[in-house]
Amino acid sequence: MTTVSRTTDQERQRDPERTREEILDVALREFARHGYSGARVDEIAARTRTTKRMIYYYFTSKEQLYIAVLERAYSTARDAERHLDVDHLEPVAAIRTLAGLTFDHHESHPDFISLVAIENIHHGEFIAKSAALADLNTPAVSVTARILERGYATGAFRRPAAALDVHMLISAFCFFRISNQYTFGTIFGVDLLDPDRRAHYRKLVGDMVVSYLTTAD
Amino acid sequence: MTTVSRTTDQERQRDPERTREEILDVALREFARHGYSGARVDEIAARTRTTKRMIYYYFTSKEQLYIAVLERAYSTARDAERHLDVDHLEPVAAIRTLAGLTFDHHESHPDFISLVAIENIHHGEFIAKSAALADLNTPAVSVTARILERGYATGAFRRPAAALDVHMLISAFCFFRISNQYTFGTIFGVDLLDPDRRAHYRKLVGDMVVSYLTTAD
Amino acid sequence: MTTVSRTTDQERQRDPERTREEILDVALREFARHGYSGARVDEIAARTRTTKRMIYYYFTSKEQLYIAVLERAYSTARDAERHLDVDHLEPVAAIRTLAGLTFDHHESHPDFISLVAIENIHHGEFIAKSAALADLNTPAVSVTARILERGYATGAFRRPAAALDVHMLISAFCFFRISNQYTFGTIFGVDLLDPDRRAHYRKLVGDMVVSYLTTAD
Amino acid sequence: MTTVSRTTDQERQRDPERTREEILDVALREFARHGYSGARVDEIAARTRTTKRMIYYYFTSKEQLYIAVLERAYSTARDAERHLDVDHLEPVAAIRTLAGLTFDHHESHPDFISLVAIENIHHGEFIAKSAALADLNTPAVSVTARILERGYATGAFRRPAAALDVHMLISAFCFFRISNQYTFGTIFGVDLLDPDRRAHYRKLVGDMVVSYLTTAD
DNA sequence: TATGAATGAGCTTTCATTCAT
DNA sequence: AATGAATGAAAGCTCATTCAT
Repeated sequence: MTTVSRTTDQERQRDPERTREEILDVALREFARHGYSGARVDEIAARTRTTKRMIYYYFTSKEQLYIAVLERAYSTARDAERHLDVDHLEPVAAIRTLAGLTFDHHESHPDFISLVAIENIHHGEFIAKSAALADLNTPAVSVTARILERGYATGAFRRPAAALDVHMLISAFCFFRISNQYTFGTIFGVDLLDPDRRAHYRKLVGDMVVSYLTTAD
Repeated sequence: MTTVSRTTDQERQRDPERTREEILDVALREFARHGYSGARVDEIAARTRTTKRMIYYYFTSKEQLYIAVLERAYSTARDAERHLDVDHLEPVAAIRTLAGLTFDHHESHPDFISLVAIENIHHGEFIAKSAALADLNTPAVSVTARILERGYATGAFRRPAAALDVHMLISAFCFFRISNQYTFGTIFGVDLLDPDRRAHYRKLVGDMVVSYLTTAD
Repeated sequence: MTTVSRTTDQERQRDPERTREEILDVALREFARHGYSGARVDEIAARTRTTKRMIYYYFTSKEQLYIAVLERAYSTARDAERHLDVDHLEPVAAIRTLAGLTFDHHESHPDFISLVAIENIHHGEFIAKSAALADLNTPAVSVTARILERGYATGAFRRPAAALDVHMLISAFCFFRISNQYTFGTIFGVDLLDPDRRAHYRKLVGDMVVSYLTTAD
Repeated sequence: MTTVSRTTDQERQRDPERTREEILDVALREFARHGYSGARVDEIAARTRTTKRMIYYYFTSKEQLYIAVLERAYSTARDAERHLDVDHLEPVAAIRTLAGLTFDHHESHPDFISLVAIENIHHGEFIAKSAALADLNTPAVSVTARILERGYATGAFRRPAAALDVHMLISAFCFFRISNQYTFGTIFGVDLLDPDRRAHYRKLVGDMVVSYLTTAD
């Protein structure tokens, strides 16, 4: 992928961890693009410097590979959320910032969005099989909870709300903008990913959550 | 098979329209459950009173069948929106009612939601191939536009907003609640479809859009 | 196989029953020669005028094919036993004739012998899965029973014996001569199938069972 | 693994002979249970304290391993026969005792029986490749020969018979009872290994051979 | 309009074996 | 003497599709 890579095939072949990662990268792409059934192990192998046989050597089956992809994707997302730091901002700015960062994160990870959509098509059967993903939770909800607490204390927020609901309000919008961009674009003739309107949508989600919280019930 | 059926196999066989519909019903279910690639023509046939050969006879290919399913699903959704009538309500009540009806519609059509998610995973390539679905638009947006107009006129709404953005705000939440119920449920241990919390979420989407529109920028 | 076959490929292709039979013939050969795991579906297909795909079309899986082979082989054996007619012979001649015919039948069906051996290696797991083969029994035992009855009545037989034990005595020898011919031949340097010694072994099994029955306990 | 084991893994690793034996033990089991092709090198390795790589290190290939298993099994059987001592018994008792011991030996070594059956399915191709197994003969035949000699001398036996034929008569029955227990059990609904009928079958083979030899031709 | 039989192409997975130290 | 990592070749099986009437 990168032309500056200084790793030869020989070296990489002896670096299992690197090989695993490469396979996961490519597999994420494939699953995201074609769905679970539509993804081809052959195709994943072809886009890797390894062989199909190696994929089975490392991951045992297509299903296990998919689960590994899912686990890593969720783990990456959670890691990103761990670095959220909005405690120094006043509540309204904090929640707006959180919404903005969530917005950014979704835009930067369209394959993850697809993967989550795929997993839901399959009624979450694979996520349920993964011990690593059981009740994973998400730092973002705690961050939200802390912001809410401060907001109610200062009187900045007037509508009582559960952190998970606020999280959902933000996520739904950010997720939908990416996940449904193609049908929405075709039906309404609008490009939700248009860079020129990016700021507009980013502001929209912030306005939405702020107005929701600041309005009395 | 059932003796109470008023339509015998013989009769149905001579009713092409009915056969088509039956195939589409089953196909919708199958595509929604397993994705485009995951759906099996054999399985669809097995769940129908017709044969696999008939599916090809009527729809030519799996892809055409999928597109037909998509077209009918969107067409059904649009028909439902045509019956929206909130012009007699004052703006705030109208937009809240619209949000509520949208909420209801999504809950009643989970297979349609899945289908849309699937179509997006495939980057809308099939919807793009369908003449019938090009720039289909949707009555709901016009309804929204009329509500907004009235709201700004009466001063009920203070935040200037595009009808399509408001539509998106509502849709994103309603869609997400259904589409992401499995992953959200697993990750956060919450059942978004819990009947006991249905009213809560229905109110949430109404509050959200109302507070957004009634708050000044 | 036969050069006199007047059936063209075209005709046979439209004769499912014939195709099934041809597959079963070849499959019997393959399983008998290589064992269950060693048999190759590809190889069976290659020796047939059909394709591998057709084998799966007719038999669903390698296991089902194997079971079908097993069922037909046992069914054939049972049919042969149905034609046993020794009721007109006096008991001693009758039991000797039965032994001789059993001897002949084993010699004529070495693939069936192998198949039974294979099935036992697998602890009879496939025969157990076949409804058609459950408690199949075998006409030969009834024939034996009738001979014994007459023999005790006339006083020709003096040793009380169960028909199934006598059947086993005969079968064991006839089966072993075929099933163990290779190891026996290698270890003892003797060819159990040598045509020149055929009569000797045929007499041996008759003498064995007659002397057993005519000797008092 | 077990602390009570007097041989630690370390020690065993330095005891090549012991490792070889362990592999052979497990391999015998696996080949006997699944046939030559059905046995898995991976599975054999897994049931051993060594690795798959070691199996290849010691035995070069699956085929060589199988042959080694075969050689050891035959060698063990021959050793057992070497301890047969019936010279002190009068001929009739001696042959009956020999039949009984043969019966016991077969019952105690079902895996060996399976192995021989497997080898015959493969037309003895592996036994033929083994120098160690060429014309191995078997002490049991010499023992039989000596008994027969004494029997004819004393007049106890009246039917002239070759020692190898008598050996075959005994072996066939004892072998069949073990080798065909599953199919025989399923077809006739009888358990040939039922402990309650063990004495019955043990007597049967003795009666059979004694009556055969004591009856005049 | 309707259909039972057939199938090419390609899918996931397995297995004995070897590489490289 | 010993070994963890890797793998080519092929196996069993599936799937959308078409043949032939």
